[in-house]
Amino acid sequence: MRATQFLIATVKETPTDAVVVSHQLMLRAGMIRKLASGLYTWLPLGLRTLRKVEGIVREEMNRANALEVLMPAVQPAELWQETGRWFQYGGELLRMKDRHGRDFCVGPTHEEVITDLARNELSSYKQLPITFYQVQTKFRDETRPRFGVMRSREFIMKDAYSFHADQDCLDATYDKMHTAYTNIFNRFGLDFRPVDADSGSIGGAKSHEFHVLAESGEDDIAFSDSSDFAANVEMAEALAPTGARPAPTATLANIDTPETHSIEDVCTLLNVDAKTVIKTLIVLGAQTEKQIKAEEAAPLVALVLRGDHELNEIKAEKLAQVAEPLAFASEAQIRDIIGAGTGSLGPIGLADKGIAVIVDRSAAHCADFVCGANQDGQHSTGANWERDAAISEVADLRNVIAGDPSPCGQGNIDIKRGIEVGHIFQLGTKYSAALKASVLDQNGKDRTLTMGCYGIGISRVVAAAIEQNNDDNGIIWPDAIAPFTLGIVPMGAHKSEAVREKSEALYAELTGLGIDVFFDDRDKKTSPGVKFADMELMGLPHRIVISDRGLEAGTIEYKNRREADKQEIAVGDIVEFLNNAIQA
RNA sequence: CGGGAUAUAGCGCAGUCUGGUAGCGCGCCUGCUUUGGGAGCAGGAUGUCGGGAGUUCGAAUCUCUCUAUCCCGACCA
Repeated sequence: MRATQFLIATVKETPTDAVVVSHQLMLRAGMIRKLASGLYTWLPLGLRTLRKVEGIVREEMNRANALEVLMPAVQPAELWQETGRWFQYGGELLRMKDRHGRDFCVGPTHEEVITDLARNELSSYKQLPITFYQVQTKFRDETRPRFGVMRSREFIMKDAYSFHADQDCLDATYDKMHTAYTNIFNRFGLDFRPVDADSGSIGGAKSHEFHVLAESGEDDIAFSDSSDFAANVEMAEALAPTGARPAPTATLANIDTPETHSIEDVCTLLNVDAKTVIKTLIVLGAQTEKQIKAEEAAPLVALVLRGDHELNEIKAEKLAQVAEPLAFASEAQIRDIIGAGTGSLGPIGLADKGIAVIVDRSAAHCADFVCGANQDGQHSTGANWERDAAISEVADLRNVIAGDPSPCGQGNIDIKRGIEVGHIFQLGTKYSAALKASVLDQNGKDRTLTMGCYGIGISRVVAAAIEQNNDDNGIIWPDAIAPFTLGIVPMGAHKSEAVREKSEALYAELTGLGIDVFFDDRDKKTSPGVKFADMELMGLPHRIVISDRGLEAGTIEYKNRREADKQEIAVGDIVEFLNNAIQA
């Protein structure tokens, strides 16, 4: 591509409404422009990278025997009503009516449509397993779109769906997709991790998220420092401390702690470590059907954690005694039953009031601890389990923190931020059962299809790649997804026939070799400094400079975007040199 | 949806308090010069001051209202 035939839309100043570096650089490099909140136009430069990301995804999906389809972005309400999601999906589902008054939505995902396709087209177990995928525009009406294309309302996603006669078959395809995803993110040249994830309300089935590691990520990922273990923090198990709980040595005493309502206040006032303080959270308990019918208030449940630990709401919600979704008891309810406010709660005596006391594994290991005294303005010191406070159950309730032993049994936990760019999970029969998608098995019997689903946020990958690869001068693309892999800058082309000829010849030759070359043929009014700055901002990974000075010495200058130093390459070797340097 | 802020040229901003008919830098156009790191000189174009209503002789500026956008939080198959 010649610069004079391209849209170079670089800008010097950082637009004020961009706060993360990928958003700033995508705007500054001229990759995207905002049309409205959460809606972006992809300019020629940005689209080139987007297409490269898509291309790699397509190649690997095809290699994994997935079949490409293209489903409509607009979907009829009837399908969503059949699965019940028309009513469950909140404001994120953009709904509309056509001219006949029929309800439609803009697809945020395509389980309904693909399952409808499957129930119509698949009739025999002999057709299974089969996987379909598409690269398509999705719309989710996010309450707060942000960070440019990282969390936009309209975005491009590769979504794939597999269909099986049984769980074993799904497991095999799931593993195949896991491998395909690993290949895809490796080919992108990004630092990523597959992590164990919460499979959500579907329950029981396997789920992995693929995260690109970057400080600006919105998820916390827990890693082992000495094995491959990686899990979303919401999923990572916090192991019980080893050894027996220390025996009590202190006597229980109540002390006045006026105006102390947080763990931090208590630690400051009593000059103790948060590890020796116990915090008590009161949530609503699960109700039996009988209780619901009798319209009885939900029982209260106490969740007890060490002062330096945080409640993991997903873990808590999974406990049988706890209401789902997790709901904290109101101050009034707590005061009514326990007789103290939230700043002074403790586990002592709660069991006698009929409140189940569920204690985190680490908190259960504490002895001689400090806790609220269940009287306003008072805390207890020297408290001990069993002797002073009953435990109903010990459970894993907390988020893991850095330094915890890894649940895999090897090494310790380290926590990093990640950007979720892929998610694979097993759907089971959730949609196929609702939409009655089945095939006949070997015995001629109807068998509901078992499904898997696999997504990659194509547009988000572009932003995530920039988050991970940039410097003060701009973007630094990995070769495989660079909009152009090589830039050519001719020096003084207007007055040097030799520079002009060599630049043109190399541009033609390198392009002919299949390299994506950006030839900056802008005239003398565009100074070399401007050309260098634009190429660096746009992130081209390789650059050569052709000058009279070099040609006279028989060399062409090469610079890698990631390296500080330039190299002089003999004119005769430059093509071979570049062929070796470029990793595409 | 709750809280906070902003809206003036393509971009970044000043002007608003104290009302007098709009300015700076970058970018853009023309000419000359310059040419290895975002050039210099000279000339030029560009605004419903987010929309509407009001106060006033007069509104970017004061009042009311609507809208859009951003930030924090809640939410996120």
